[in-house]
Amino acid sequence: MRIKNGTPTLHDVAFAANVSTATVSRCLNFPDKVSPATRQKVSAAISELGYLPNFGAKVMATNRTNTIGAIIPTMENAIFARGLQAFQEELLLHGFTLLVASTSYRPEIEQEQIRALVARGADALLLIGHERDPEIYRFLENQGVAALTAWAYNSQAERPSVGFDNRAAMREMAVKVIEMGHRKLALISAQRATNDRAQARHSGILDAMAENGLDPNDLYLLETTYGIEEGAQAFKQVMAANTGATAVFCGNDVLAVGALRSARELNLNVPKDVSIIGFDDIELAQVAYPALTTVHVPHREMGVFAAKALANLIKEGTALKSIPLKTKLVFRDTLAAVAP
Amino acid sequence: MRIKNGTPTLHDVAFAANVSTATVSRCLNFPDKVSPATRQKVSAAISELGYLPNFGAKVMATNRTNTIGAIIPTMENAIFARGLQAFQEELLLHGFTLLVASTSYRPEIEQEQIRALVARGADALLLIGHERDPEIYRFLENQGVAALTAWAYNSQAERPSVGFDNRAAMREMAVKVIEMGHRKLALISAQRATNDRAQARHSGILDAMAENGLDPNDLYLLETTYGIEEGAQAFKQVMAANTGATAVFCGNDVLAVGALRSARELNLNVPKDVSIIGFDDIELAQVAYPALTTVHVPHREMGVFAAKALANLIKEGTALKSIPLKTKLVFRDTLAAVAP
DNA sequence: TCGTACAATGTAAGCGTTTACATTACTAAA
DNA sequence: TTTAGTAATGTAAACGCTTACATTGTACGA
Repeated sequence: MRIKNGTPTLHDVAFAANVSTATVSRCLNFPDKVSPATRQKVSAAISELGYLPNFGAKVMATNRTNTIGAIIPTMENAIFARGLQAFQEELLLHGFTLLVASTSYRPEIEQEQIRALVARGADALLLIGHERDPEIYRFLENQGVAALTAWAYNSQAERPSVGFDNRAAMREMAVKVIEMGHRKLALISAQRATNDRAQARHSGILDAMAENGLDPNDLYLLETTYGIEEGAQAFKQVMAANTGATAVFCGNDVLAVGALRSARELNLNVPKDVSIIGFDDIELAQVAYPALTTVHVPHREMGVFAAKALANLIKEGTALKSIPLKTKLVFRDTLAAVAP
Repeated sequence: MRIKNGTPTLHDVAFAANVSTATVSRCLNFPDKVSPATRQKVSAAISELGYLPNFGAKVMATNRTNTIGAIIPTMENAIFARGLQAFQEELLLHGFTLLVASTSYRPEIEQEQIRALVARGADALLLIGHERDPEIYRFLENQGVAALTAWAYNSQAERPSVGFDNRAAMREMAVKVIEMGHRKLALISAQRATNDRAQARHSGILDAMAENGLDPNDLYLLETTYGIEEGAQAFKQVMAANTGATAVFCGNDVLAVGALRSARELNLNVPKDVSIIGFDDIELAQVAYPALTTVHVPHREMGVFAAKALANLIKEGTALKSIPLKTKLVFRDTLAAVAP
């Protein structure tokens, strides 16, 4: 058996080191199952030939790619970018590589992407939010691909997730706002139909109102899509509706920053004339002027925990379990007590 | 041959449809090489069994993963997140999946990651910036993995790239600034040693100064790492140095936003007392107050072009060629003519 | 000295596709 | 009717690894 032209294979290394392919394989995967002398010979042959294991063959033989897929709405949203970055870094520590797909917040696309990543051999998946067609969960189960949900935690959810309780977090903030004397509330929300986090945040405000003797029906609710511009438009609508709202909640910081801009354009003083509250605490929030009062979400932590859980699942078989993370209210300059 | 337990294989489908494995394979990959009747039988068998091609086997047989790797400093930086998002979307259109790795701006880690992604079967790679150990280029060549550079364009570079001329862009901005009467200039730069974009931007300012009768040695230069806080610190140092700088360039918007914050803390009026100029034009720039004057970089375009080029290379064998993209000066509120 | 246990290594059978080549079934021109 | 040409399908080798099992070598207690 001579070294053929083209990239060297395990056989070539074995031939060069004068051992069997099994030994070379063991050298690579279980170094201490091999005597130091052999190990040394094999290493020499490997670097001599510039051998690199063939990915496909390895996958075929082990039925594992050591690759984990993540499907997020979009990396352009800092909250996902940050979490994903942390996820990837932690994954790397465990020897896994990250496969990324995005959905632009469209559920049909998510389905497609889940199938695509499974077809691409993802050993496990990271998904955003709980809500999706049960069909797709069945598919994942059939394929033996585990999925972990992030950016949401729900004690009732039957699927494992790592995240925080959006509803409780928003409720906590709303309680504070109400305590500061605000009675007329508005919410600029993301699309609730396809986004269970948006739903939960909305419910959180409703909870706080009910608990504090306000009629939840009085919440002025406006739904819009993601973007600064969208937030700006929505804020103008809220003001035009003349509901007398003194505090405008926003489903996320991006919308809030847009709202802030509109307020400036309308010559409204924030927070004197109107308070604006964000959610997420991304960089934008501290850079905005006035700096945004918002709910801090542990995005990086979420990514790290998710990666750990998935890595342990695949390597040790440790079952996935839900991990609740804490949020924190961040009071900056866009929220004030309502004038007496 | 009976259907074994476990996930169905090509054989199982072939058996169920009463055709050969070759025909099933053709159905999947070259549908029009198969008669409609057979195609129909096979499709039925496939959905009946819930068959999904085995990724590893496919890779092994074709020696292609249809996966493209990208190695960026970090997704937390919006300029990369945005470009990567566009890259991924375009890749998807061409049937490729994205593998992501990050380096935290550390060259040693980049090397490691390049090897890791190649070992993970990436068909091609997207890299940031030109400068790296020639060794690694040799490695890529040996492995037959093409690499395209983005976020930088340099007509002299011998490697293909899609990006813009950092030097010319910064030069253009600096010329404007000088035309507005600024004579004392400062630059808060990213680390130039490991970042050829930072180097180029610095050179651009020097070019403009030389062309306009200013002594390039008079540029007050400060290097710092990436971050709002870092920019803020650096700005304070610049002011403390008492160089009389009336315009402070920043290597990127994030640093500029930090500088802006410091200016506010120092009770400096921007742009009356001092002008601040960013680079990149990320969301932060428009949200900052006052809104940041900066250089707009076509991040999304870059991602799209890069994906197209790589996809064409792999599918059609179209050679990679460099694509220069245009930047644009964006004048907002942090730059003003120097008071007479 | 023998036998046992264990460490080190080798042999070879998969893993599930793709695809070159072979075969068979048709079509249409002669 | 024959035949050449083409379309549809089948056969089986190859892809490069891992790993169960078999074999050989070595140390050590009896």
